[in-house]
Amino acid sequence: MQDDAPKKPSRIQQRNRHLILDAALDVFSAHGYRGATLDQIAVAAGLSKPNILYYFTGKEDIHVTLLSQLMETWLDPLVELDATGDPMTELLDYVRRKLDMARDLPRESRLFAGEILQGAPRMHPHLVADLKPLFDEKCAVIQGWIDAGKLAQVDPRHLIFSIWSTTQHYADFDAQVQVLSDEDPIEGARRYLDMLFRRVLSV
Amino acid sequence: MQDDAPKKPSRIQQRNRHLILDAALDVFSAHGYRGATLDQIAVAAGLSKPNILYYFTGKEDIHVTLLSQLMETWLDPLVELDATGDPMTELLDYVRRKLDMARDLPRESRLFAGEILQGAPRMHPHLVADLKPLFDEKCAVIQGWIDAGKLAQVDPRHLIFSIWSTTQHYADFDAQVQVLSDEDPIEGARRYLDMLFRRVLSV
DNA sequence: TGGCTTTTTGACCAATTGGTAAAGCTACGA
DNA sequence: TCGTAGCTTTACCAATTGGTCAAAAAGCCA
Repeated sequence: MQDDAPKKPSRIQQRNRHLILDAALDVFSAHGYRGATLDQIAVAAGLSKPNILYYFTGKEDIHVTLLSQLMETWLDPLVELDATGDPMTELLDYVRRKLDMARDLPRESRLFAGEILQGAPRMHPHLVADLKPLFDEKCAVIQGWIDAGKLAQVDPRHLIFSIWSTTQHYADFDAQVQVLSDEDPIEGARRYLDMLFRRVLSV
Repeated sequence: MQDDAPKKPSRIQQRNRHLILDAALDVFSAHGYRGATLDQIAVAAGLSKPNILYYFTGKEDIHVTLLSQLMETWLDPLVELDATGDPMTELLDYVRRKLDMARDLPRESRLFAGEILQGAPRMHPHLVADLKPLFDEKCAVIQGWIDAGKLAQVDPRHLIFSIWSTTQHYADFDAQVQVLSDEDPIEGARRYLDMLFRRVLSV
């Protein structure tokens, strides 16, 4: 009956799907969904356009796949926020991890930013289903720390917003940061943000 | 000889150019440069496509005009930062003005963000010519305040980056903020950011 | 090697899109 | 009111783009 057995993907399938997704990440993050073309992705992947469409049902399929995969990576640092750890250490480590991601995964950051910027047309369900519960959970953890007198009284939601915005800024607005910075911005950012959130969170 | 006299625009010209730019702001900020079409802009403006092209030489012309106009509005709050004023008051007022802009001019914020996100292909010259000098000047002002012992020791550049990112976040990432917020986010943001930068800047 | 499946390609298509040309309409001063 | 400059529209391109299809090529295994 149910013979829709997944039939594990061949080595070629794995390789080519990966090639395509990596190329698509380049192109989508650089030009946005509408600005990216299948031809660009095909060239970047070193495959022909019809071949791309052999592995994905269409442009949107590639984009959605990319966003789904990204979601996991993206939320990971927040998942690691440990309710049983030392509050200040946990939060400052979270800031550091997010800044590391902005430095190491700028394409992913910009892909995400572009999607949200345009109203999250393809990611909205993911936000509600995955991000919201995690966000609420971690807000409760932070609120617990505050109630226990271990952190200054801040609104956990806006605290997290400010962590996201200040760190992702260095990836998403890189073109601007580059114009305005002399030296390596990330190193300065690490020191500055560490100081900033230490001051904000100290009781 | 030089009869390239500007020949002041007629009432119709003024009205239609304004209609077009307003419609284009809607469309460009919602879909990005490549995602926006002249047809969309024409419909939004209530004019025919060829008529749009009577007032602007092309799609890019509209976009560039929009960005140029935006630049002035965008830098205005920073221009108002007064070196002779009280440092803490001046900076907290700057934060408030930026947050007001995120609330009142979200389309402009997103247009700007989209352009930077894609590497500022059309705005890079403006950034170097207009933003950079102003940025450097105001950084020097802030550094002066710090040297005078009136503010905490912070890197002025990263301070400004953090003001930009935290405030613009509420416009650019509105789709995400909406999913994660119960009440009006801006009011909470005002209180939070006021507290945040007060703590960061206090000696 | 031979035969079957998986992968790849070249040729092609319909829709969209930025843009043009020229005719037609409208407002407004003489 | 009439002519002309300014404005608008209809009809039309050429290029791009997402996507299809059937045939060819390449793997793979007995």
